[in-house]
Amino acid sequence: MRSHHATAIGQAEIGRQVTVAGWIQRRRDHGGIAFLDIRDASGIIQVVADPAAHPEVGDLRMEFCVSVTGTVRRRPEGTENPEMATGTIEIGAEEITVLSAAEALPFMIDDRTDTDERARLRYRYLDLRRPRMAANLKARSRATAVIRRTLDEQGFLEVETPTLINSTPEGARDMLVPSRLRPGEFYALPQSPQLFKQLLMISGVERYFQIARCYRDEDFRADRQLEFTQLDLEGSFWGRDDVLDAIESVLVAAVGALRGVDVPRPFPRLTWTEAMDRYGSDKPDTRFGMEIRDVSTHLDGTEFGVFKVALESGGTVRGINIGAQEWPRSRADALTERARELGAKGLVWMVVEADGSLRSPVAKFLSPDELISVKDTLDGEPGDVLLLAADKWKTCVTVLGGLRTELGRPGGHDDLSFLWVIDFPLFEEAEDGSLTFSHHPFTSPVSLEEMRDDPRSATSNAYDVVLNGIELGSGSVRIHDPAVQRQVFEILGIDSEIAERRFGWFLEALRYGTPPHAGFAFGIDRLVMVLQGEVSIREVIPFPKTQTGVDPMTGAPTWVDDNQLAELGITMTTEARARQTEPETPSDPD
RNA sequence: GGGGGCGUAGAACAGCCUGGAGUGUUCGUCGGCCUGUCAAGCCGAAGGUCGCGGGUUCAAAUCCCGUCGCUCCCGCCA
Repeated sequence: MRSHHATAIGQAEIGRQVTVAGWIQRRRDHGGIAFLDIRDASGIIQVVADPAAHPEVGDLRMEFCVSVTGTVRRRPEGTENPEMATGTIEIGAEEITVLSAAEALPFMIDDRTDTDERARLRYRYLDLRRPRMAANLKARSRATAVIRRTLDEQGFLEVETPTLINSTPEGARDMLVPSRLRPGEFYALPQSPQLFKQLLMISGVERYFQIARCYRDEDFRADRQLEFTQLDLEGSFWGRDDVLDAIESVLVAAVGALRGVDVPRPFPRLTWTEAMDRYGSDKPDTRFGMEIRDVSTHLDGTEFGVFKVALESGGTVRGINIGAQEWPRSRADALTERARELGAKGLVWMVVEADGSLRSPVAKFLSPDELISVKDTLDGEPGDVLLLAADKWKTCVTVLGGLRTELGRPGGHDDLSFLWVIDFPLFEEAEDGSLTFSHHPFTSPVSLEEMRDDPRSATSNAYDVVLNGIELGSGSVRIHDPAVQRQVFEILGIDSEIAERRFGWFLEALRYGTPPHAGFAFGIDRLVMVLQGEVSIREVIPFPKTQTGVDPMTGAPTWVDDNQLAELGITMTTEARARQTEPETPSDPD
C-alpha cells in the first residue's frame, strides 16, 4: 500500500515511482495545476496533480486520508521550499486514492491557532494530528524508552505492582473502586507504588524501577491530573547519593534524547534551609538571581513599628531587589495585595533614587544609617525597587519567594536548571500544632536521637529534584527497622492499634531481614512538559481530563445502571440522585 | 471550599469600559475563476439563542444578579 514515508523520500528517489499515504494537510488548486501537501507520521511531502487528468482532486479537502502513487521529481528551479525537509522534491501524481473522506473540521489542524481546550479534547484525535502534539507524543515515547534503556544497563529490574490496592487515608484522597465480590468493600488506586516497592526490596530485588500510573483524587492544576505517570525507583544497600546518582543518570539521558544537550553532573545541591532562606521556596528556580537577603542585622534598635514588632517577637526582616522598573502606585498596591495573599501582613517597598537616597512611604520612620544598610545589603542601584517583609522567618521568605518567582521567572525554556533540595524537615507542624510527615511516614530520620529529642526540628533523609522551579519528584532513604517505623507512627500520633490495622502487614514484612534501602519517583508528565516547553501536563498527556475531571470526548465520568450499583452494595444519596435527574446543561452543544 | 480571567458564525479574534439595527477581520465551508503554489490568489454566497436564566432601561453582546462551562491560582496535592 505504501512504499515510503513522506520524509524518507529524497534526492535518491528522483525518477522512481513511490506510493505515499497520509492526510491532506493543504490543497492549493490553481485550476490548471493543483498541489497537495500529504502529511504522515514522518512529515509532509508535496504532490502535484493535473486536474485535467485527475478531476477528483477538486473533491479533496483537508484531512482526507489518501494514498498517492507517482514519480518523484526535482522541483522546478525557483520553486523549492527551504522550510520543508522535502522542499527540493515533489511527487507527480499518477493515481490518487481516497482511503477515507473527512467531514469539515471543527478546528484547523495547525499550530498557529489556539483553539478552546474543550473543543480540542472533544476531538482529541484531531488535536493529536497537530505537529506540536504529535511531537509531544514522540518526545514522551523517546523519554520513556531512554529511561528504560538507561536503567536496564544499570541492572534494574522493571516490576509491575498492582493498581487495585488497599486504601490508606493518609496523604492525598484515594480514588476508590468498589468490590463486587465483597459488596461494601473498596479497593484504592495507588497514589504511588511506595509500599510495594519497599516489599520488593525485602523480596531481594535490590534494584527496581517501574513507569507507574498513579492516582490522586485532588483538585486539578496545570501540572496535576487525577492520574499521572511517574518513574518509580528503589535500591537496596543504598544511601542517598546512590539514589541521586541513578536519578541523575536517567534525567540526563532523557534531556539528551529530547534536547540533544549534555546536562553537567552532579546537579547542584541545596539544603532545604538554604533553599528557603535564599529563594523562599523548596523548589527554587535558579535560572535568575533576585535572592532574598537578611536585612535585619542593622535594624536592631529600629524605631519603625512594623520592623520592631517583628524583630522583638523572634521574627526577621528580609528583602529582595527586583531591579529597575516602572513603579506607579497601582503596581505597588498590586504587589502588596499579592504579598497579603501569600501570607504577609504587608509589604514595604523602597525605590533607589538617582542620588542614592531611598524613596518609600516608610523612609521617614527609619534612620539614615538603617536605610543605607538596607540598600547596601540588597545591592540597591539607582532605579532599583526593593521589597521588604517583616514577620516570622518562614512567612518572610515564603512571601518574598512567591513574589520573586512571579517577577523574575524567565519566559523561555531553553535553559535547564536542575538541582537537588536535600535535608528536608522530617515533620511539619499542622494547623492544630500536631506533627505530620513532610514527605511520607516511611522516611528515615537523619538522626534517631534528634528525632526523639526535638522532632520539630529533626531532619529527614528526604530529597527533591527540581527543574526550572518545578518539583519533578522526591525520594528518601526509607526506614528499614520496624522499631523506628513504630516510633515515627507514635510521633505522628498514629496509635499502635491503628498502625497495626493499616500497616500491620507492612510492619510484619519489615521484621524479616529488610535491607537498608532508598528510592525516588519523578513525574514523567512534568519532565516531558518542561523539556517540550509546555506549561501544562495536558499537552503531553494524550487524553487528559478537564479541571472538573471530565473527558469531553467520552463523557466520563458517567452514571451507571442501578443494577450495577446494587451489585456493589452502593446506594446513591438523594443529592446525587437529584443531580442525575437534572436536565442536561443547556450550554452543552452535544 | 475561595479568588481571578474567559465564553460573540464551524475555528481564532475585535466590538463591552462610555447601552442605540448582529457590525467587522482572518481561516474554514459552499459556488465560480485561475498552470508553480507551499497559511496560494481573485470574485461571490451561506452561516449568529452574542453560553444559559433573570433584572435595570424606551432600548442590553455591552450595565446588574444568578447559573453553567473552560481556564489560572489559593486551600488541597504524604
